Amino acid sequence: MTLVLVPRQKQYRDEQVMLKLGQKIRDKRLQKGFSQAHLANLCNLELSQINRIELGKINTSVSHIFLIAKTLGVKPAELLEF
Amino acid sequence: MTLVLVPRQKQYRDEQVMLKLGQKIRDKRLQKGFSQAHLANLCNLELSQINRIELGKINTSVSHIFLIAKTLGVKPAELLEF
DNA sequence: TTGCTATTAGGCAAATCTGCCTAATAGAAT
DNA sequence: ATTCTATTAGGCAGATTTGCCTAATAGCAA
Repeated sequence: MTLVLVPRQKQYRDEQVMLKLGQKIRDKRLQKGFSQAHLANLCNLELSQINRIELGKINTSVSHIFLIAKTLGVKPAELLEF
Repeated sequence: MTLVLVPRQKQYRDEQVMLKLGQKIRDKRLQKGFSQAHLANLCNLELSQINRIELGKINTSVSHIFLIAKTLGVKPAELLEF
């Protein structure tokens, strides 16, 4: 009999999705001619957060997707089309 | 001169969005005739997690949205249409 | 060069989510 | 009532995100 310590499963992150979403947001932002800082101000989010999302470093939430979509004047669903 | 401790801003959560997303996922799941447990198995997610998402209690992530959409056989963007 | 703006990087604490588990509740059918 | 399945609830620790901040880097214009 041996006792084995089984590590917990990590949270699921799809880096492909994170990267693609970030690129999509960046595209829409640039179409509007906004800087990251400007978008952050309009959303009342931190610049660093916008940057992390665009770079695909974080697995952001539905609420943030809706907030950003609204600010960019696009449908939230559109940000997931890739 | 007084020193004031300013509480940090809470994370942004749009409960309307969370609830609507949950309802949408539930609708699609029921259309497939799946139980929450079955969907959870297919996604390799916890049943409790599926339940919390459907009830709109949590502000879930893009990766999870894509995972669930794939399992339900719908486009991720479709889950954000409401 | 200098100056200015934009982007990227990263640290830190607190908030939140997720995985994992058990249990309670609801509802239907027998 | 009992049994069975489905849903809901909730606790807990660890992982991740977020808010807040400062700084470094890139790029461009004058």
